[in-house]
Amino acid sequence: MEIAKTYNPKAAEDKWYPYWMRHKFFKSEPDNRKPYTIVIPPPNVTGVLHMGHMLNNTIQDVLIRRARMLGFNACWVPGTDHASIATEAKVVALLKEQGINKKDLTREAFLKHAWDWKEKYGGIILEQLKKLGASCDWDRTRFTMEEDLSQAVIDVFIDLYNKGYIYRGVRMVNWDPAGLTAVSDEEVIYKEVNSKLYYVKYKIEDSDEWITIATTRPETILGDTAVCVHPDDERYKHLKGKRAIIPMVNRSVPIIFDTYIDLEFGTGALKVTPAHDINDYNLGLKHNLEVIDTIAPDGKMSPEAKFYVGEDRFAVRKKIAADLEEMGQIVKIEDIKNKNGYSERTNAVIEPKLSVQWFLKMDKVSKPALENVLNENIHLIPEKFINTYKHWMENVHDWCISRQLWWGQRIPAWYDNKGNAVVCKTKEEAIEKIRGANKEVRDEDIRQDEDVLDTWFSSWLWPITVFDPHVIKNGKDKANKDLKYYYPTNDLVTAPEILFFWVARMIIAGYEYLDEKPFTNVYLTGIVRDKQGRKMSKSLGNSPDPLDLITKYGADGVRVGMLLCSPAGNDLMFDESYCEQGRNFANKVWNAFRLLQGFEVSDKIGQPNVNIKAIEWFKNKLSEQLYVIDEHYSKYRMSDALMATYKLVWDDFCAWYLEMIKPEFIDGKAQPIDKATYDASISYFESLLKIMHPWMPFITEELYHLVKERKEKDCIIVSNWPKPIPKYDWHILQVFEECKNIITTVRNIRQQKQISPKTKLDLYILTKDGGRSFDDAVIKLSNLNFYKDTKEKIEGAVSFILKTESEDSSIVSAFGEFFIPLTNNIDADEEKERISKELEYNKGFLKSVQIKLANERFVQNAKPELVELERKKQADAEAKIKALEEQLKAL
RNA sequence: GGGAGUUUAGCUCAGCUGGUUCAGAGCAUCUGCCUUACAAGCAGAGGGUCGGGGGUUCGAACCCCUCAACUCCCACCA
Repeated sequence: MEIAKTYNPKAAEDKWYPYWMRHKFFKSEPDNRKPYTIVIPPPNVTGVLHMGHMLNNTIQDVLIRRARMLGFNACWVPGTDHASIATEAKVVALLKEQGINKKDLTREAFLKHAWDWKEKYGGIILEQLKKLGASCDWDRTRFTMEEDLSQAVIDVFIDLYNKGYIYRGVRMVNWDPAGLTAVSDEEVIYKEVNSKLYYVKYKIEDSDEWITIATTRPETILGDTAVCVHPDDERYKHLKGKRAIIPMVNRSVPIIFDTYIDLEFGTGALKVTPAHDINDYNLGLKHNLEVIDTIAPDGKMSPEAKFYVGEDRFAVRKKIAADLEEMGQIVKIEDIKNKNGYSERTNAVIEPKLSVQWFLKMDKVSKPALENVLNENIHLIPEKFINTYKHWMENVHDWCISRQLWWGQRIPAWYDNKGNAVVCKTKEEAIEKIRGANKEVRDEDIRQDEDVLDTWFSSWLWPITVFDPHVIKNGKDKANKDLKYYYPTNDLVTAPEILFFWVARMIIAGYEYLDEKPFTNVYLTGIVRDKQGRKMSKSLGNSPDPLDLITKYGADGVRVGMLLCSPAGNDLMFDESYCEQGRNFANKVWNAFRLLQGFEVSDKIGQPNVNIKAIEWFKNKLSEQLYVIDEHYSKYRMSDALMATYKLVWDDFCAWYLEMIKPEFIDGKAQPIDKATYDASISYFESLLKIMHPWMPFITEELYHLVKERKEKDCIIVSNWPKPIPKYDWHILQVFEECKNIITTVRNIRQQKQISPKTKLDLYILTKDGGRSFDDAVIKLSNLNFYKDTKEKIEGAVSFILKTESEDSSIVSAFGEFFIPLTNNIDADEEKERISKELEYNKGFLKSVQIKLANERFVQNAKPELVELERKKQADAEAKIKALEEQLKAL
């Protein structure tokens, strides 16, 4: 069979993903096995795959594939989030391109456009996940705005309202005067700008005195309802109880005292405009100030302002400054740098604005969510996030859950024309309820709240509603089979940015509605950055397209590349070269297979098996590493688990094992390999494929089928994870390490002396007693057969001769002294130098040990085993030094 | 401003309760090899006062103090 020299990922990817789907290997239904469940953090429907998704979902797929192989009923639930703000913004922008303005559309017409758009593009990201190899149970795909899931959101709202947790209140929001909507804090971008600080003097009422305030926003003077100073400020103590006069409008306002004031800033006196600044608003609440809203939603001065009505706030800033200057009330104007909030969507300067919003009280519901993280009922990985989590949960603010948008679950609150409000599911119910208070009310006077709920108010139910959307309504005792079986889920893999927005809230909802955590482990990935440490983002243009990477390096290569550079819990500095490494690894595995399949197998009975120790060694090595890898997985140390796998395959299997068992060439012809060796090798290779499978699903499936004929459903994806032998032989591994050292030293000598690998070399062993110590020490090697294996297969040409005197290039190992006579090629000086170096090292080592042992306090305080170990080290070092000194003398 | 974290080889990171010479790995680099699985490869080698300073200890990359640089989260200064 002719097999390509390099692995072609595309062919395997196109072949196996549909194959797995066809055989329903991703499918999960409750059964009597133990479940292992992951619910995907739903990407935005509007989204396209970016590097963050890539990282996230690769980790999830690795976990789920391994769990599947460990025999769990593995279930990975996929889906998408309606992402109200992001999606609505996208649809609005799209309509704008078509010349349609959202303002001209009815709610229904807009939603029709939005749904059309979702149907058209909403599936893209899920298709992209398939390219990555994500083994989700696609039959379970959910969308947060599906009818069922939306109903659950409404049920929760009503329930929490009835419990008294949800209330309506006034709050200052980030108002986008261009978009004419409130935007969330996350959508405000703060930028440093050069602006001016205006010093304006206000007259003190009934006196000739003035007080000077400093402001960057003189246009808000018209809405001032107080002047505030610090209670300890000597400059203003005498103003207690006095009032100040606001210029132009000539309003008399109180002078208030509050420690909020920064004595150092400006003049230490602040004008207070509760309607247009969040801090001023808070001061207003505290001191019971009047609120005068002087800026209209479109950013122009409102009639309340009395002056400049209908003019834009920024034009007014200049005008009022000029007018005040003329009135002699400007003291000075300074240049200043400060931060301005801009709308992410329209780039308009955000105007803080008061509005009525719905809130969820967080104090009570957040209690169990905090407790169960602190008592480690839920693990945050890495643990450092526990502190952050605790800090947030202890200082949690009430959650503003309403949004002035159309795309999302509409708030089930109803109002009549007299200001009565009820919360219930349908208009009919609302009419009935309101009639109780207002008999006269006509149906058409009853209107539903225009706002929708925050996206997180639906996604906090995600781990529940993907399994049973009706459980909110039915109650947890009537949970369906799926929810009972899969909930709580095992792992959640997500980005740390949304620890509060989402993770904390899912935990809250879990305890509130099911009295149970939604997941046991939360693996918080790092943020994908570029080499310069910048966050990868579309706007910076520094993010490679993951699909391009897949085309270039293969899905397996990219998966390996991503995880090679992802330390647990830290950000990762991504670079394409990691994908290259991943691709190279896949190719290495491919070629290992090419070697194996090229063997001619001899089934001659009784053929001497020269590889018995190599086989024995790898069996133990494999077991040892299975334990190591398992340990890494259990701690969610993904890159460590991957690196251990990588080294096991590349170094131990390819570089050592395969080289040892590879048949010799005689007369330009490869000799056949004995069946025992062949069978063992194939079986090891299969085990390795399995261990690699979670990381590299495609190539491993491909090779699993190439290495042996298989039945249709015998696939690696559903195969069993290899089991280590119960107790691997540590001694064998040690002995082999020693052999490696000897061999490496021989290679080193070849390199230094420019001796071709083809040149035969003799390896002598030094004995002082005509061979007895040879038996004792070195025979160990040949007894174990390692020596034979390694010398013939790796060095090709080392013979094994007894000598009583050391000469030429020497090797000291735990098994004795070896040397290679280089009669034609002696460079005594070089050799002396080499041995001297080693001697020096060993002397230094001995000295450090001796110092330690000479220290009485060490001998007294350290653990006895440790002291014993030091003594042994001393003895070993002394022996080694003696041997080296003798070698040196001989030269 | 409040909180968390990071700083170890050219790069990306390990280093678990202080104790093997503990200073590691992978990549990159350098040298020699197109050796019939693989040049996306093989073999060998060279790289580091563990951010600076101080302390605790018989012993510190690890614990404490301090300084510096960077990152993230929360709140945002008129």
